[in-house]
Amino acid sequence: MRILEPEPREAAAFINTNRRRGLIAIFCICGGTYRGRAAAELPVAPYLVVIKPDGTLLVHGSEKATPLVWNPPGSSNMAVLEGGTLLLKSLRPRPSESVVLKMERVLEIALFDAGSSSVRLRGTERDLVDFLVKNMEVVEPGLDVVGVEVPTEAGHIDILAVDGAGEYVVVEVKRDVADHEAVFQLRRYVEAVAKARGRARGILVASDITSSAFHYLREYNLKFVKVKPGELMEKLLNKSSCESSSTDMRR
Amino acid sequence: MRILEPEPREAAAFINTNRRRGLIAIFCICGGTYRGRAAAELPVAPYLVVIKPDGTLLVHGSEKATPLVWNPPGSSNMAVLEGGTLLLKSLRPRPSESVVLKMERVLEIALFDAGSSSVRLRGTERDLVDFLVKNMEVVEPGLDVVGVEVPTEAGHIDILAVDGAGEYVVVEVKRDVADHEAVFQLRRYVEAVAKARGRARGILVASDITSSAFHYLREYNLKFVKVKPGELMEKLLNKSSCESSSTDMRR
DNA sequence: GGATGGATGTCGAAA
DNA sequence: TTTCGACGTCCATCC
Repeated sequence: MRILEPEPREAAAFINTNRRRGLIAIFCICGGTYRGRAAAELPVAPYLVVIKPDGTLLVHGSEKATPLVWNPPGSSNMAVLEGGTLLLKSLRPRPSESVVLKMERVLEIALFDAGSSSVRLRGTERDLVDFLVKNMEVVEPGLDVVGVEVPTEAGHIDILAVDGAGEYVVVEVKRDVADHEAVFQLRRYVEAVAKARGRARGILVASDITSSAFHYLREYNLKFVKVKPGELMEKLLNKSSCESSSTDMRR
Repeated sequence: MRILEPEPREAAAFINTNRRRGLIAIFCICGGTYRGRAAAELPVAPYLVVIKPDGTLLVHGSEKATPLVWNPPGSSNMAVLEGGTLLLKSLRPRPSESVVLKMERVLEIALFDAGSSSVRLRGTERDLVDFLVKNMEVVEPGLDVVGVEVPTEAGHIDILAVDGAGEYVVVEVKRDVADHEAVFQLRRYVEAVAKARGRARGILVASDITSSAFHYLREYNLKFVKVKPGELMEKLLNKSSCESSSTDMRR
């Protein structure tokens, strides 16, 4: 369902009738403002405006993946006429933020009954953690897993293990290049475990590491283990929809 | 310029001809895959596909602000026919990632000559830092600014100052709620300054602070200063396009 | 191109 | 609701 070059009144009615029914795409020339935690002015130019039934508002220009201005799901979007011109007002309740678009010209409004669907992402950090828990020898031989996502006062530990000598081993996992933030994170966890449970050391597992991260790693006497995420991806894609076999290696 | 219910061949020609000329919006029913650092399958359903002249590819469903799958600016997007069906292939060079969409049905393809424009955002952390540098008494009376965005081995310090006693004061600024990461960040900076320059202390400036962040703040003997970002916003919006007056308070 | 940190980040999970 | 951390984060900036 679409209208080409609609009159303001017609466009307003269309938007208000259908804003909860499907995805509305508006090709238009408009200016606008964003007010909220920050503030921005949108110069008058051609944009693609998208209104989703969940309240999402997106205003896209011809560049970048990120919208120029937007409001997230849960916002209230409404078309109003003001002195014959069409205004599109979007209000996000908390934090209170508004996007107001003033339409100079509407080229097309289209309604599209997009079904809701989601994608399942594979190869995330969580997948990597799950793999490592089942293959701890990749991290270091002789480790026994104590827990995954173990809460401490400093945050959640990806993997907590114990080595043959009974010392705690904190494993922090990054799916791509680990920077110094990751090292500081690991250092905090090791400190927290040492304080709460006893002697502990740390291992950073990642596909790579920045030079400054490596510098700090040595300074704090932490260990780095390099993993190829590509190999994990292959394993994940091959096994596809096969549930976890419980008859599994436990060391 | 638009085509309704185009034939695959027609759609492919349209896309390949215009993909660098303007913003292309495709209303379609398609399935797809993403392969790269991670992997995902897009189930066959209605989507809004956007191709931007800078190479950006977005596939939006009816929910959420984030696209279901995408490729960022700099990607190469191409339409190909394979056995009579239309494939849209997007290749991001580095890291190597691909999105492939298989069109079951194309309802509409529209080309929109969106001019490139950007928005200037006000009320960012940088704005807050600039304000504080000119009004250091808000942070603490008697501070002299040494530098802004001062590089250390631990990262960039938002504001480095000296107090009346000659002690260095590291100021870390957050535009909204500061969490414990911000506290750890500040702690690192203070340590780095203490090591490189001499005795130092730290002040965290934010609109609010989480309870655990406050806990660590006290543990590390750091100070918290609360600022109302709303007041800054008003000042920023009022002065509008007024350049910085150099006749200014230096204490 | 790598490194670093902000963002109206967004999003999901857990407490 | 708040807090917390990942994200295919994206993005500008600086080196």
